[in-house]
Amino acid sequence: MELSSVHKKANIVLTAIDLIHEFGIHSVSTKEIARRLGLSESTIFKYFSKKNHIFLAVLEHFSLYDQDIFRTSLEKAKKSTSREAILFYMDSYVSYYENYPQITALIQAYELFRGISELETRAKDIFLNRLAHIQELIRIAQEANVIKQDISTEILADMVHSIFIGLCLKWRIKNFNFSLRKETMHTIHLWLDAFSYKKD
Amino acid sequence: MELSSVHKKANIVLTAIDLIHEFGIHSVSTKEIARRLGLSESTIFKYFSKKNHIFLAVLEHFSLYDQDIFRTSLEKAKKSTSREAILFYMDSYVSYYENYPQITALIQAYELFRGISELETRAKDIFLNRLAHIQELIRIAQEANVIKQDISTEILADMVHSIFIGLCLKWRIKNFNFSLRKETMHTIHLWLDAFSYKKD
Amino acid sequence: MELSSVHKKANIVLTAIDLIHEFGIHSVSTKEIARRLGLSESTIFKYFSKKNHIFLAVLEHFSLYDQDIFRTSLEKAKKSTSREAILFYMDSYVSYYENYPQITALIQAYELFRGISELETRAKDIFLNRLAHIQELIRIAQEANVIKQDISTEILADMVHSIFIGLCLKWRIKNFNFSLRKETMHTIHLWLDAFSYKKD
Amino acid sequence: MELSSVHKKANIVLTAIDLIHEFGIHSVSTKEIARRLGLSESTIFKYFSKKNHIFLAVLEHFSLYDQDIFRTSLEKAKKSTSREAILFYMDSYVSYYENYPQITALIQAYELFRGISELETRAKDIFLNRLAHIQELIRIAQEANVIKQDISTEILADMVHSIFIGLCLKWRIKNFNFSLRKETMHTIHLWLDAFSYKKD
DNA sequence: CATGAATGAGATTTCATTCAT
DNA sequence: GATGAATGAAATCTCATTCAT
Repeated sequence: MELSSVHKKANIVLTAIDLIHEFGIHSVSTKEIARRLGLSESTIFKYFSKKNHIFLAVLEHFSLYDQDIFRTSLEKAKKSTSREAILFYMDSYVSYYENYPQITALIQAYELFRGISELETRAKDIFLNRLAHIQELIRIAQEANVIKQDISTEILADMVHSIFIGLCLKWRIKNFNFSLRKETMHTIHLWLDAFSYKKD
Repeated sequence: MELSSVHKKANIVLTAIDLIHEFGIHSVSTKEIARRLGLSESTIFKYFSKKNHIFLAVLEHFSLYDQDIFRTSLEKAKKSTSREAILFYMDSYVSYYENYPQITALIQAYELFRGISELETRAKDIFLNRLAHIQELIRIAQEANVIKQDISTEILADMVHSIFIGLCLKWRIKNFNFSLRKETMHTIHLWLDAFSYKKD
Repeated sequence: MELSSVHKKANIVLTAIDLIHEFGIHSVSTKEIARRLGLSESTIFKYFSKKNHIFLAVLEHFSLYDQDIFRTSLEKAKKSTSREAILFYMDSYVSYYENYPQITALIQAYELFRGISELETRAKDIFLNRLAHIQELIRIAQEANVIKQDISTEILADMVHSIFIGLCLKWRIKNFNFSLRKETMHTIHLWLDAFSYKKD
Repeated sequence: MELSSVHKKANIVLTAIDLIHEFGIHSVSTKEIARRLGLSESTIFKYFSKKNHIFLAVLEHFSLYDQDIFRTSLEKAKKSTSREAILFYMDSYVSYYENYPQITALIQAYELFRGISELETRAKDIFLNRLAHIQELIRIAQEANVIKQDISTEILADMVHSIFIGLCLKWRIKNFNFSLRKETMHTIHLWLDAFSYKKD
């Protein structure tokens, strides 16, 4: 059945992510995935004919909500304020990640998959897309006179994106022993304050 | 002779780094290292009895100047200003990296080596040490009334460290097609301006 | 299928024994076992995930009938005479070995596997168990006034067990050019006569 | 210098024996021997051009006193009694072994070296020689009316030789936790009593 | 007299993948 | 819709041995 097949594929993908998260990229073998799912190795290959297809699906899963989050943020930027839009964008990710810490293992996808061209390319696209999204939201905020206009949009985007990535890494390295969401949102608020026009 | 042996070990380490950089962590095999150096595989094992020892040496190499840079920065913080100290700290890394882009592959060391406990631990230590160094420099700057005191030192350190990491990643993903040094120093200047007390 | 898998494992074990027998312990490589069975090396590892597991199975095979032979001997000791029991015990082994000379290579298992702790331990257990079995049979014979009671049971057991081992070694070294069974049984008869009470 | 060279060779041989004894035949590598002696691997090869030459020397060392012991036993058989000769023969070995337990690892030489033709042959020769020596001593004792004449000399020799081997193995397996000498001599006495003519 | 440097061959083991059922 | 059986290729690592110095 279509549905169950999709379901099985999803399980394989989730297991792969768990493995990357728990034991690192080198620990992900078809054998180990099969073992975890109580399946045979050959069954895995019914769903994904190449191991790299699993990783491609992992990257799709990693970026599943990217478009949605961006679109909704854009709408927010129109309906409410562009500052809220940026905050909403960040919050979407960190709320999601807080409930699914394993997925943060993929923040480093580009380096993990380096040298495997299809995967490297896809990881790169995701990275650059997200950066572009943030840049666009900041551009709007600058246009709306919310964020300072005398600083290059690109650099501001780099800062925000870096903070996001950097805190995810720290969260992982520190074994998830603080609230990614609170820390990130607090930091972004401070950053926004520093780079916004004073409202006095 | 001592020297030549050290030299050979260094070559192996440099080759391993080049391989991680060029083709990703999974491409680093003792065979490939040997091939590149025109040696036999068994010779590699005369210098490093376990493959992971090569990676451990890679991590040492990656963090080789960490203490020096930090110490010199501290001195700067005393002799000249604490702002200069921070700038010097960042500049040391990005100048070095600009001339040795391959080494930036290791910014992600923690995730690359996840699950290989000795390596994971070492990578973690390097990450946290650097973060602590930055935090110390910022603390001094706050004490000296240079950086705003009403913001948590930790968060400011996270920002700076994240910017450093984030730009390295972007540099790699964009194929080194901009000057890491200029971009980073520019960004750090802007950041410092935003989080310093206005001098008017 | 269960059966065929068990069968395959058995074949691997038998091949390993043949190799120890023919060319010595150092000649047993997974490659050679595979070659003999017309399999690939990786297939061997589907059945035994570590090479030492093959050797463990070899030891199991070597001691497969130990309990049965001992139990049956004990019954004999009760039903018929305790002298018959001892003779039956020895005859069981030498009859079996006469038809399967290769297995005698394992009489030396302890020394062959020395230093490989799981194997060394198992080999030791088999040795001591057999010795204990013989001792028990002799004890019964002494109790039944068949074997002289003024000699330590342990020493008598050592003698019988040693004769068994010693003749196996001689048989191997002399290239199986005499009947292990006849020679051993003859010797044991003489030994029993010498250490039994004279019936006159 | 000749002397020192002989001395070094001896050390290599002794180290090889210690290794067989402690960690088993598979643990004997030129590397490990060199390590133990604080030499380089290449130096080992100055003294023994092939590794198997070391093992050959080991076998020579193992059988070093065989001729002497046999010759002296023969003389004893002439001067004193043939019973004393047999006891002297056994005692020579077990006294030596008691002070040098490591050497007993080679009792199994034939199986350890099986498949390495020069070594296998040499081990076999030693085994058969010793057996022949014992047989000769027993033959003399039978001729002298000390040991029963109605039993095949060969079988009696097998018994004695087996007891010797069997107790060495037991001694090893039981971790040298009894006196090989006392146990063996006691057993041989009992055996002699059983197979000698009653002196009444 | 000893050693450092190097290596080819081979051992064990893992892995992704195929195929017949 | 799933699995058991099998495998070639490659990875890490060990070993005996050579050679120049």
